[in-house]
Amino acid sequence: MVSDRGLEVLRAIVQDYVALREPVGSKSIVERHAFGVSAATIRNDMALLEEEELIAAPHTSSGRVPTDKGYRVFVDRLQRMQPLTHSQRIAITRFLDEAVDRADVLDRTARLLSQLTNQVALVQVPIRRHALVRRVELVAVVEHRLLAVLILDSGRVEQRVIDAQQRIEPDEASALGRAFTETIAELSPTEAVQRLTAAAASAPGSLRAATAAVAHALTEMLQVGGGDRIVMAGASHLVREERDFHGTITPVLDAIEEQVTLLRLFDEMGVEGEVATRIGRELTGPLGEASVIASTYSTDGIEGHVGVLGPTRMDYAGNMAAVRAVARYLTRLLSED
Amino acid sequence: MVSDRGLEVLRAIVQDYVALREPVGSKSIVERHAFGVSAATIRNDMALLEEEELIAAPHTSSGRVPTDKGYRVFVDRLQRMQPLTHSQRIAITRFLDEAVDRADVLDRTARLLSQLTNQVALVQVPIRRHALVRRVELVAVVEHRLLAVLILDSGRVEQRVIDAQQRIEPDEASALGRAFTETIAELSPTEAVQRLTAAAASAPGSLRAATAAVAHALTEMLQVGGGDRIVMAGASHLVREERDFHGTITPVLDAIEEQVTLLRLFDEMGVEGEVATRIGRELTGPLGEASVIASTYSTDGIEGHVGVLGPTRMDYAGNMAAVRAVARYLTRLLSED
DNA sequence: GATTGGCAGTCAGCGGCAGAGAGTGCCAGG
DNA sequence: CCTGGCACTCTCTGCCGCTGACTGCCAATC
Repeated sequence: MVSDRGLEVLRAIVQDYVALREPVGSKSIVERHAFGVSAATIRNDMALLEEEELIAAPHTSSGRVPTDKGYRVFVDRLQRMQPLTHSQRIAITRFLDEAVDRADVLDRTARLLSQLTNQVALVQVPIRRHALVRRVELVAVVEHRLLAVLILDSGRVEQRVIDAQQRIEPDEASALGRAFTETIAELSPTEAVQRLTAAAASAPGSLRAATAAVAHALTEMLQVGGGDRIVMAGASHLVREERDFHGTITPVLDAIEEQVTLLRLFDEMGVEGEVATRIGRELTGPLGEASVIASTYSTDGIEGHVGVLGPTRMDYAGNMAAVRAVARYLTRLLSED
Repeated sequence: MVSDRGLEVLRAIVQDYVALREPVGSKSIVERHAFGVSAATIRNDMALLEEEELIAAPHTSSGRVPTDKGYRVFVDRLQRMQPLTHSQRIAITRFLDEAVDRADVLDRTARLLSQLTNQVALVQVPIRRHALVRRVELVAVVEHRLLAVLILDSGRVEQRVIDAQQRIEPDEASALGRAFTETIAELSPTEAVQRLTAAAASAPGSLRAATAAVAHALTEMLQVGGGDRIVMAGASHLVREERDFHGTITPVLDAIEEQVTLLRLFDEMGVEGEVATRIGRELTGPLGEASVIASTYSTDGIEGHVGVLGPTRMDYAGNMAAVRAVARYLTRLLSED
């Protein structure tokens, strides 16, 4: 069984390895930490830690490195999440308060978080799933073209230019828009789609083609539009830490370019407390050599994720604090705005 | 003066160096290309090429590598732009035809181009500069909140949630929207901004606060919204070719994360013919070790750029053809759609 | 005059080797 | 339970010399 001091040794190993990126040996531990025992004693503790698979030796005879399991114990039981420094807090408020709209806020959040942690930052741009239709606007653009704008009561706005198949006057366009609004306002997307198919069939003669085209477009906008996006920043940090990955980092880079992968990742993490971590192999697939720290923020009752991704060898205490602080501030900013 | 054969030697050096990523020597040239002369002759030609600074030797005695200037001569005078293969053309149409809307088209374009060229692909999402205001819509969301939607006749739609400072009924909101529409419809952004400041001052008593808030928001939306975006794909290719960069690629990665940098880059390139190239030091700043190939596409009279970025050691013939083909197809797709 | 073969010189890359340094495991004694 | 000591292992570094791949130059040749 691993003793209390054994755990302290584990903490020392994690801290030193993260700081120095070199396997850490018993001698360097007694030098850098005040354990009050000799190197030989530390060695015994390390032997136990190795038995428990909390640390491992890259080569038969060199210092030890934390395993994924070791990091996990460190995160769960050994670290104190360090509050941010004053200047960091100021940086957060300064930087985010300058944003002009919601998209800009999330963009800035990503860049800020990546600067704060020196990792890749990920911010999910969420969309309320079950919003109701509020209004449809149709604007004649040129000739046969209509701009359709679909406004949901969540504040989400979908827009698309569609081919009306026939010439349409500006007045006709807005009238048609009002008609559609009456048909599907206050309905859920699913209900709205049903009404639309009916409406398309029973359209008045003169605008029959245009009505059908609009109904078709609105149907698509209601169905497709559900996709969340991910804003990313600081990919270069990953390259800077390339050495921390066993082979190449290209699979990791490929993975984080696929928005779907990241959305699934956030989804599966299921943040329970304030921050959640996934370390190394706890993540299946190409991210098996990486770690992710995530938290949630909310805006108008919609939840979104925010987090960072980096090598398993990262400053968990600092990064978790940064992610938590940013998520908190983001929630506050978005709800007061 | 460099002879005709000398230029052929340069072509051989560029081709072999791009293919094999190793400095190429006189002997390997006579082996891989049918010059019908001996290695010594090639050496003489190479000495001349070196005098002209078209090639250089990394070490006193190893093969030669093209300089930026050498690549430039190759691109301008020695290469035949290879038409794409049949399967590549099919890939383009297949992949782009599946897109559902304009944003999706540009997203897919980036990914496609990056696959086709094995480089980082960049697609500019352009915005018509001098569009006229078409309409303002205001929707009451909750309590004091208004959703403002600004529609321009270019089809561009800006949206923002604003704090109206006072309670507003749905009917009041749409009436206010109509009022604003009447005030600034058919105006250019600059004119509209002027009217807005006037309107805010002379607002009717009961909705004074809300009117001012909306005018303020609209002003910002008209002014700020002008920013184009860049869609990027395939950043991992850059890492894969890391060896081609002298030191680290992190400055390059940092640069391409800054949308502003890329927009300026596209701007300064001023594509005249169908495709433009900038090679190595022809690009100032952190991209001095990279090359960019760009072309333009157009949609509704607005021009946007599309291109790839990679190390100077790249397949110019193939990549230029790919960029050109994609730009052409994009123009066709966006104008018929 | 262009081309060629030959020859000497240069330099990167590689394998082998020895020594230094760091770290471990184990053991006997406090 | 802790400690100092010892033998052992393994990496890393620098060194050496060799090999191979070039170039540059020159005299001979077409």
